[in-house]
Amino acid sequence: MAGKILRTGKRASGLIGDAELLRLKQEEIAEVALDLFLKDGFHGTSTREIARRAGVSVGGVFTYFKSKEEILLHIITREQERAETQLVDALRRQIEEATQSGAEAETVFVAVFAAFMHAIDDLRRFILLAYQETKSLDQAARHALTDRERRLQHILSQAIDYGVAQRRFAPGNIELKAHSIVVLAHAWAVRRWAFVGVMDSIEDYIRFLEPQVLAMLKSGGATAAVQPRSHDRRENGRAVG
Amino acid sequence: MAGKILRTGKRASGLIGDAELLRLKQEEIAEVALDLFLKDGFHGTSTREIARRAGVSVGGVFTYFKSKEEILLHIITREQERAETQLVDALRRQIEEATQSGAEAETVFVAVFAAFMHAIDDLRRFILLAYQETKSLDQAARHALTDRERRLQHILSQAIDYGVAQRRFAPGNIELKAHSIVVLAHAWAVRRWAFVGVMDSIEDYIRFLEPQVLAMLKSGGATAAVQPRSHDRRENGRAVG
Amino acid sequence: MAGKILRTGKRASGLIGDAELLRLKQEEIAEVALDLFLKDGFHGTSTREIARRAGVSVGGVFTYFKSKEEILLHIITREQERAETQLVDALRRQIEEATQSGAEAETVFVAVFAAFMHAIDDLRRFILLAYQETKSLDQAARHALTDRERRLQHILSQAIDYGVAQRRFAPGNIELKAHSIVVLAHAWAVRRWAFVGVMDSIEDYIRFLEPQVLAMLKSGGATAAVQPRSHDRRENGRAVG
Amino acid sequence: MAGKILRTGKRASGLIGDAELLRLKQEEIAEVALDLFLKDGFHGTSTREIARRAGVSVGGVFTYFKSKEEILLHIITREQERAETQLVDALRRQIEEATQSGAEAETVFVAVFAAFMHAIDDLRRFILLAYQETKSLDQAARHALTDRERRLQHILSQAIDYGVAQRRFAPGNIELKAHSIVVLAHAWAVRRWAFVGVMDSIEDYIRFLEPQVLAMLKSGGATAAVQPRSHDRRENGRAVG
DNA sequence: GATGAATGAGGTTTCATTCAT
DNA sequence: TATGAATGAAACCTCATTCAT
Repeated sequence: MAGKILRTGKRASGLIGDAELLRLKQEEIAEVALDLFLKDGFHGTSTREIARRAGVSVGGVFTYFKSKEEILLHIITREQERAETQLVDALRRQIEEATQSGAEAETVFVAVFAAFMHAIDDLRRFILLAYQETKSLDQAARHALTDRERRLQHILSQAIDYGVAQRRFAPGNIELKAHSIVVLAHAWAVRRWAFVGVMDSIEDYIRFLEPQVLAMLKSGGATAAVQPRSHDRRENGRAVG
Repeated sequence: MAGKILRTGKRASGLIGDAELLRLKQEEIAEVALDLFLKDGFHGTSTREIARRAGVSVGGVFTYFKSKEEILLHIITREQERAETQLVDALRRQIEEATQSGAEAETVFVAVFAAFMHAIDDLRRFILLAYQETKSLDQAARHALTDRERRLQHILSQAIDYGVAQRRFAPGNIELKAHSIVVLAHAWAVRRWAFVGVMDSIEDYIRFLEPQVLAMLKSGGATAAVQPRSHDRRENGRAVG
Repeated sequence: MAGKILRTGKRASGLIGDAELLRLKQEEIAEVALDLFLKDGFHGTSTREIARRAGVSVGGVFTYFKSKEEILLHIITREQERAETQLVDALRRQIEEATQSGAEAETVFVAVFAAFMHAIDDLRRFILLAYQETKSLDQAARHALTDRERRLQHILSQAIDYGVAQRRFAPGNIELKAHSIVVLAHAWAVRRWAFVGVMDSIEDYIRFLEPQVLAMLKSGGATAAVQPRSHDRRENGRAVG
Repeated sequence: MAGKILRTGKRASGLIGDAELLRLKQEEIAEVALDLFLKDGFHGTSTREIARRAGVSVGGVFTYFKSKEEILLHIITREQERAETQLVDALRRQIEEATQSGAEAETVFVAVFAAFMHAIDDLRRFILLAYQETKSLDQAARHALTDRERRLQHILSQAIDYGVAQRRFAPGNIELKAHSIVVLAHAWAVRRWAFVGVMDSIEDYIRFLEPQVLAMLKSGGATAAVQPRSHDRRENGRAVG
């Protein structure tokens, strides 16, 4: 992991050591902070407690982070970054394969969707934290967060675009549809209590959601926002029935 | 004095005898507290600030609420209570009319769905607050909150049931489907930034969501969890295409 | 009780009523306040609680007492007043009877002592309160309290004086000896836990204390403070033996 | 650092590692707190005032004590502990010497008594505080306090026992007699005003009290509690006279 | 760099007292 | 006179952050 920033090759070993140490300690602190933030909330967690659990001194925490808020920011953004990277890679692979093999849109989307859902599952805790503690970030950080989310969502919409291009999905409102999918996926992280005893793993949830999401994408509702309402509804009714 | 006779049960504060006054002042204080909680977060809002904006003294806040947390609880629960009542009434009316007139399932559901969405729109701020400040409530309050949510969701699932009984909606996983609808609706409250410049009013969002939700409900995905996946998918594909 | 101040006979009934009411309400409030002060301490008792238990409004408490502290003052001084009156009367009777009948000093003292002890027993709660909450009174009130105590003590010393005059008690340090007796008596009120399971009633304690106090009074220790110590002691031994 | 190795058990504050520093600062703070508690009472003393006088910040007080109440507890218990240790040692020395030299009971008791009185004099302020602020402690602390007092008292009663064994003191009710002595000694701490201008030093008070206490111990009153009253009294009279 | 004692602003809450009704 | 809602000063305590060692 540390290797990624060292791509430029050789550096003074002193610096390398420092940078590595920095990253390492940051991760250690962020790790216990995440646990505590989720358990007790950002404001319910003291820096002393973080320091104690991370095995560093109180001062140590502030050696590696400028402030308590920065720990939160680090947790939320670093992980969204990771998610973004993962998904961008997965999508790129899917699209490339699909284009080369002329795969069906559904197949492509289903694969992207699954990748997305698994990413959500991996990042559950970070997503939950983001929902709960947005208010604890300053406005700049909040904006960075939504921008990032939009980019993530856009990746999904690219998969939908491919289906629309192949005329397998209804056109229109693609970003919004992607948004709906994001929202349904986030529910897995944010509303744990709703799944307890019903869906045991993300696989279950994927299996449940997949056909419904496909139905949504195929439905002509896409044009609803631009056509006259009354007409619209009837047409939709027919189209689906 | 009136309070002594009425004995409305749980009194938020032992200090106020006049039930009417209690309710009035509580609403006044809760109103400004809601604004502040949404703007700055529960922990970012001081009781002094609440008092100042509500035009009462610091002590005044604690005359009408036992603690700061109770203000939050009041805001979240009172409004969910209101929502529940509204929706239960709306649903009952819809179902009664439908049964008497033999209305189509879609028509019934669409009406219930619209009622639900409008309720969500009305309660936007409370829902957002509930998402953000759950951590600030104690466990008992948290449980009360999820129970209430489940009851709200169940109302939607009754409307779906009606459609299933009429063989217009796919059977199976009804509570989970209702949950999906709840989640999509909540997005309207929780993810405002995602709609800015795209959907101006709840009507727009309803128009966008309605056909998609109907498609979801009609899709055989219901049985996904128990039937072989591949078969499932194909059937959906045909039905829509 | 109220009758005592009305000895002068007829008054305007309006005034009588007011004065009576004042006294009555004051006693009611003071009564519950005493209980609460003893149970929870002066600072641990709120005026609201006093009002609630006394069955009056918060404002009512301040109609009958200028401040919370005045309630404490009232409790402590009124009852010391009562004690003083009782004892002065008892003592006067004893001394009068003794002088007339030429009664023995021991008999007189024993009677006065018993009267004193019973007064202490009656006023137990007030004495305990005085010990615990002296700090809650202002300096003027504190001085009034000690003055009063001194007068009470002086009553005892008069009984001792009688014995000294009859050459049955050792002379010297009479006020201090009276003080010792007061202190031993107060223990009955202040150190309840020391008597639990050992002395059930004030009678037991009187029976225990009486011979010891008599021994003290007869012992020549009185002159200890002014005469050489070693010599002193031996002489005392002889004097008593 | 030293703290980590020593692990002296109960630490008043989880915040300080250095046991030496902890003890030092605690004493500094407790010292000024004692003055203030005696002058203004526990409730009349603010933590800010304690901090100001101790030359630390408000937070500093709470770095070394968990709460204001803990300061009080520290003052009262630490000093009683010290008193207990002192007395136990003194008594042991007295008894040993006495046994070896076959000393007279009076000599032994007088020495123990003097040691006890001097201890009381040293601890004056703590004893006064204990009398006044018992109510400010929780029940557990209150119990610990009375237990400790009982142990202290028991030390006196051992000295009395020695005299009874030598048939120089009257048997019976020994704990109660010790209690009386404790009470008379406490008066020196608790009722300062009664001694002003009369007894200048504890020596004076000891000289005054000693012969009287000896008279008490020699008087047959010991059996008062179990023998018929009338008989009792006469016998006492004879025994002493 | 690491430590952890020190800081002090600021948080929530209480409560004796007042005063309009 | 009685009421009890309103007041606001002041209480205790926490905790992110700093900085001398």
